[in-house]
Amino acid sequence: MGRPATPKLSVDKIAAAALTLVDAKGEFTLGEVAATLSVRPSSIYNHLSGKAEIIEAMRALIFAEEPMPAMPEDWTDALRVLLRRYRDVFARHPRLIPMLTAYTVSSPDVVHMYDDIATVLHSAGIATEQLLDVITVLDSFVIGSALDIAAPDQVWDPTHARTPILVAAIAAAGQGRARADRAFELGLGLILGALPTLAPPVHGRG
Amino acid sequence: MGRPATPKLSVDKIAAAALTLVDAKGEFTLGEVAATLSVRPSSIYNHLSGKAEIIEAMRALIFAEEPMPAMPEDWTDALRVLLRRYRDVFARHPRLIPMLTAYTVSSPDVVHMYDDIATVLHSAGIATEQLLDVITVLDSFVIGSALDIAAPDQVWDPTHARTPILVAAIAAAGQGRARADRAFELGLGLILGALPTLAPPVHGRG
DNA sequence: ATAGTAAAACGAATGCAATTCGTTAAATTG
DNA sequence: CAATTTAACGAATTGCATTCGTTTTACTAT
Repeated sequence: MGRPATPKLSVDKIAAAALTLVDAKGEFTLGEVAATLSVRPSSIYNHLSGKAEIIEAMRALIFAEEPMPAMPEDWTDALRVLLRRYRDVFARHPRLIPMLTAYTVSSPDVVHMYDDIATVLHSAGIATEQLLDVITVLDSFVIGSALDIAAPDQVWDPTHARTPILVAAIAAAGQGRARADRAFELGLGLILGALPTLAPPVHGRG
Repeated sequence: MGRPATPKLSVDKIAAAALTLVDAKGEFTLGEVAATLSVRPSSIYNHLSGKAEIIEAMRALIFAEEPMPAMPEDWTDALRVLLRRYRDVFARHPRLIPMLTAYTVSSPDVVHMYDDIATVLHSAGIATEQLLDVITVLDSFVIGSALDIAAPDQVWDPTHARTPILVAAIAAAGQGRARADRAFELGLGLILGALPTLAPPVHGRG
């Protein structure tokens, strides 16, 4: 008993154990996390203040896991890369997404992503007064698209559809992840394609 | 005791009581709902199978509460009206939004909204193969924007920002609901403005 | 009417899960 | 080497959703 030579727990270990459970079952309890790490539930409280902080630790973990890609020159391409990575972070752990949106806390990782997006938008000439609104639009679309991954099948159940148009559309669209990916890329293209209308024209062109 | 002359409970009464609690406190327990209705918690189970179904009943309730506006002729204007109403449904109960995204169940009301959107998109000439993808894009943006309403203040805390660009942008943007509304309208305009590129050109124009 | 069934309340009991607290022993620090 | 901090344990607590049996009453069909 007593303090062990090397700590059995750490914030990262706790988050990783919880994440494994969430990926497998869609939920987790402190008891399960503790059992995974061969520890008693109360020991967790020596490292974190409760379940909510475990979820925040998972948020930080999945962002740290995802590598940052190289930035293209063109600013819309750069945004495309940033936003794809943003969504990929969630997409690797679909069952975690609803938990992250339940507690709406901002982790530093998310703010850092906003930093990058802000830099790109500013260099493209987007006005400061509009910058945060544009970031919000992009963020909202990414978060919503992430939730779409988490709930692919029941939502698109044609049972309750009233119009044959929607039934046909559901039949034509695929299922699961491929469908969600396709929709995300479509929306990404639409939004990024429209963004230049907010930026002042580049010199030398009308 | 025993069965009362007129039932003290109904699905709607339960949902309304829970919604009042959520609006006020951001959460609810069966005990609180029961107390509100002068009933014991176990009585609720004669009408609903548990807490998850109460949340689904709340989803149905807030959709029923929101009136359906008149549809403009122009199809992008019609979409604008539909999507604004969709978001307004959530916006009236910000603290409920995270609960609705935690359980990703499709209520008939949501599917009916998809029906309306599908009809508009189809009449605009959007191909059947792309119809559901477009609906998903719109849906994702609305859901994400709704979540943005639910978490207005902490997320936009400039403390963790690294670039002065983002700090300035946060300062320039307002706070709270007005900021969220403005961002939503911006995104709505961007997406709806880009949608005609997916539709075949109208006869008589290039 | 009346018998039978279903509905809708209650109250007690269960069980799970998060959290708190006191204890212990070892590691770290001065 | 003493004092403090760390990090484990285990027991206790609390709150909550959910289940089940009971009771009384309303509905339904003969």
